[in-house]
Amino acid sequence: MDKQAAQKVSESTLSSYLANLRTANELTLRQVEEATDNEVSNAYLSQLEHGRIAKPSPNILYSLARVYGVAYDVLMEKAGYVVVKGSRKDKERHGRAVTFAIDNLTPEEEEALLDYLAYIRSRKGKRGKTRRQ
Amino acid sequence: MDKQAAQKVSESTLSSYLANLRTANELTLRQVEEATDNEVSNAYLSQLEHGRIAKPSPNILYSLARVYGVAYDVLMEKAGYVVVKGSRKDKERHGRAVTFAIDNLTPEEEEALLDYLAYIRSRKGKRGKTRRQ
DNA sequence: CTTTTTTGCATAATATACTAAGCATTCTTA
DNA sequence: TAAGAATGCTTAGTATATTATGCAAAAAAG
Repeated sequence: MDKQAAQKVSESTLSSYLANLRTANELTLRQVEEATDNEVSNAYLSQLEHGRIAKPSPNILYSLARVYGVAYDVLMEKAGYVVVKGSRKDKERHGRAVTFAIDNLTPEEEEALLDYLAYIRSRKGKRGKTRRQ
Repeated sequence: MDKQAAQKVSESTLSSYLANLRTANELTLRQVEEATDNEVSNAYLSQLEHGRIAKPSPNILYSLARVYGVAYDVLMEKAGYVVVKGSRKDKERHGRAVTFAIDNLTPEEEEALLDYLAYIRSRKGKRGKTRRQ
């Protein structure tokens, strides 16, 4: 059945996966277009399902992932994009640029940076950057 | 000046962020091109740093993130892509102790420091010391 | 059966990412 | 000082994503 087809997710292409998702949910191209708030037109979705688009924008994939209720990462991966995983290896690398630059610091630069960092942190509390979603 | 460095760097654009990362590490456009294994040409990187490319491919961002040692999702977010929000608020630290307490940097702090470091070094004028790896 | 609507899909048109080629200026170095 | 390389940058050209328009077949309604 469709379920069976949708089960072999890891081996399917993006196009067949998207096509299976839509038919499994018994949605028309225009229903999906509507559900994505017109972010994915029916014409474009048709091209996606026929493999005529190699690398759709991540934001497109995100809209479809929401509509179909699947993981954004999975679509990203199928589209050929590198995906952030829970891998510690990647996260360990965070901050490497800073330490890298710091390795080449002169004493004056080091002092200036430390001062500036202290200055920044002393100002914390008034920043209320809102995160969308 | 101080004001320039202390401006709202947390809202810096992708372009300025990339430019700061490269200059802070004292890399040339062509060195980055090489480091990315020619996945990001020097000409393209120049356009990126000048804000002439709105949404570079995630894979491009991934290459740059690896070279600069910053988080992939931060670049993705700055490029306007939806990002899977993991637990990336209070930062993980890079195990080894650095010369001074620069652990636990938030992405905003990291940006601010890089920005400030770039400013410091731009004032210092050019010294023959070119960094190699 | 005829008309109307829906559905999937194709294609032309446009926007934008990305590449190829090269130029002007600034270092190197002899 | 002069030749040569390196650096940042620009721009024309190409590839590809995305939109706009519409059409043929199927289905639904009358």
